[in-house]
Amino acid sequence: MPEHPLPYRPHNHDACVSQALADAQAICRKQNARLTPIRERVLELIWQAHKPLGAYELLARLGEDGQNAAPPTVYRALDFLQQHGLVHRIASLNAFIGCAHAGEYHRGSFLICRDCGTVLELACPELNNAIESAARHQSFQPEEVTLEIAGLCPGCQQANHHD
Amino acid sequence: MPEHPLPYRPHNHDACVSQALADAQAICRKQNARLTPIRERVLELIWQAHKPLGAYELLARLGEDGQNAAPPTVYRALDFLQQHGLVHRIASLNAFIGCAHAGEYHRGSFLICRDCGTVLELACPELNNAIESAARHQSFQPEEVTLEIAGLCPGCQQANHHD
DNA sequence: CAAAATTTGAAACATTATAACATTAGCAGG
DNA sequence: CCTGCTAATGTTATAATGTTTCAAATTTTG
Ligand SMILES: [Zn+2]
Ligand SMILES: [Zn+2]
Ligand SMILES: [Zn+2]
Ligand SMILES: [Zn+2]
Repeated sequence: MPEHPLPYRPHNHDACVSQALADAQAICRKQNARLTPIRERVLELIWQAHKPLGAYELLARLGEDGQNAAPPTVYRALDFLQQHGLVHRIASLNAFIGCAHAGEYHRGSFLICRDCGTVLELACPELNNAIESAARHQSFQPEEVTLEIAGLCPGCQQANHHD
Repeated sequence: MPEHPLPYRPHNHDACVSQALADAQAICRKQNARLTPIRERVLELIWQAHKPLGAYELLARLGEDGQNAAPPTVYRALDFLQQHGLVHRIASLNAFIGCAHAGEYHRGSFLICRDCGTVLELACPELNNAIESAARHQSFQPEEVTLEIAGLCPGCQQANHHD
């Protein structure tokens, strides 16, 4: 039986979220950044969803809190969280997801299941090196890498097996 | 003196565009697909720009033609062109660019200069293999890969040298 | 030619993101 | 405590990107 990475295994969401929030607080303290209630709440919502959330979905959930928030509120919080490496934007989905490697220097790559929507953040230095060296081989100086792989996660491969 | 790939070298745009259109016609004939005037014009506009164009930029240029086009016109043409491997959408830019390897089986990867906006489509099988194998190593079955590398092209590195 | 399928036109609408400016909260120095 | 400064949030409006829907025209097929 193969050992799947965390997002693909059943696990305690609440602990997962608490851990992410605790990490975020530590990181912000260290960086002298203010993890204000709104920012923290947005991060919490993102982690709770445990899959990419669009800005307007976030907005709606803030609304359920009683928060009377407008789009800029959410986008500003997301900017902050991205700036401090706490969330990533998935360009191919126009959505945001909690960073699984906050605090570490890394470039996020993502495995996105088209069926169940879960996303695994891949941290694969060899792959990043291969990408960078391919770029440099063209005399190109890479700065931002967007690598998003859509397909089927292990669970959904099995499920779709019986079609 | 390094030999740079075509998009980074001065070259004859018009020939470049004509060639792309001729190729497109051949490909569509072979696939029994109809490269209608609108579709061909959209492809031509994309190639003429020689950098990624947004859907609404295309719309505006069609307008200059006298075409009284609405958004669906452009999006439909773009869908067709993508379907037949004649253009790619760049997710990180919400823009479209002509495929430099039309007709060949390939997955596009892109080097996007943040300064001059030119895009080089990279066809690097080793890189694609590395990406796929990294995915499969997580038991993930990849289908669509979005790889977009933003940075500085050779020309703009030199230009920015003198800052 | 007539029926069927594909393509285009047109209007409305939906979603995602930003601009601009007013207001409030947190904080440092007097 | 008050003052003035900066960062953060509220508010309104608007821009940019993309889709749905249905009707009309065109092309293909029999
Ligand atoms: Zn990350
Ligand atoms: Zn899945
Ligand atoms: Zn291509
Ligand atoms: Zn450049």
